Amino acid sequence: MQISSRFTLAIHIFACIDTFGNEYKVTSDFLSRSTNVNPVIIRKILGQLKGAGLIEVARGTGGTTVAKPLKEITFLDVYHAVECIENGNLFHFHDNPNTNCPVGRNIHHVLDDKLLRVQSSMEKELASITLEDLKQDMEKYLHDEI
Amino acid sequence: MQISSRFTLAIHIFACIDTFGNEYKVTSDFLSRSTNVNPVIIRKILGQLKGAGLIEVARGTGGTTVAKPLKEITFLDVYHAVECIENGNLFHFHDNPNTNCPVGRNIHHVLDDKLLRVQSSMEKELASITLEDLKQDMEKYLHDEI
DNA sequence: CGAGATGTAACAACAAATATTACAACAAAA
DNA sequence: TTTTGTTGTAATATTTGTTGTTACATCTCG
Repeated sequence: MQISSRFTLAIHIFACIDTFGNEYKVTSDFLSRSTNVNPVIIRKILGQLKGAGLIEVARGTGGTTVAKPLKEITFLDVYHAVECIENGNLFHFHDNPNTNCPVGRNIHHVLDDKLLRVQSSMEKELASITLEDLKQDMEKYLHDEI
Repeated sequence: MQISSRFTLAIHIFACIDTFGNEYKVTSDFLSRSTNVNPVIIRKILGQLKGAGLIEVARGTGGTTVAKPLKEITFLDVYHAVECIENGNLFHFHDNPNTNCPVGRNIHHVLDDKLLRVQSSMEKELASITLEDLKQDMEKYLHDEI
């Protein structure tokens, strides 16, 4: 299974706030048009990002702003905000290995630390990328377009 | 979304072949009892592992054996064998960003290499673990049980 | 108040994971 | 050659998660 597109959507949303926040009011409709995704889905993601303290959403009047300096928000923060994963485990373990079988009752002991190593290595890489990096790269591409 | 339990199941299967292969005939029914998973699911996974050249399955008479030395099979090999992921991409990108929007038409340029870095770091860690490591650890636990 | 937003609930459409039943094809042993 | 146990696979069901959509109460500000 792939990681839900909510993650790339969330990053896209931040890119829009960075790029257009000074010029336009960034509403769920605005974001819906840029991403080509239903505004209700956008609002759900905005709710998750707000819940994680990454953005502020103006109720009533509308519009979204970033809640912290961009260099203090990592891809891992965004990932954790929008990817609701059971127990935080990347790997889904089969539920009931047979405890009467020597392998069945030990498979968790043997595997768990290895799976955690893999997950940690991925999360470490996610944590090494910030929204500031994203902004820099996006500005470069936008500048080259002209 | 979590990675399907087919992966931990496949590893469990290898652990059973390692542990019981000399003593018993390792059939899909045998594996079904150890994992507590339906034998048809097991056979489907066995088919994927066979397709990847990692095991051999005896048609008719039944039973499964490993096709290569354990130290030559990595977790990444197993992962690729059983995890059928679109284009091999870990992250699902939203399908149609609006190309009339400057952010929409550049988001792929900006994001793709970052996502690939994350995926590679995970796959590198998966590649660093072999079935031989699994066997060593399993034997240690089995020995300590006595 | 009225206009334009957000927050949410409810429901539908779809896809993937997992379970289950059934059965043809197969290989070896009796 | 028949029997037995097994694999391979199709068909179907159930469940769960994702994404889309409609509707509407609520909010803020002009």
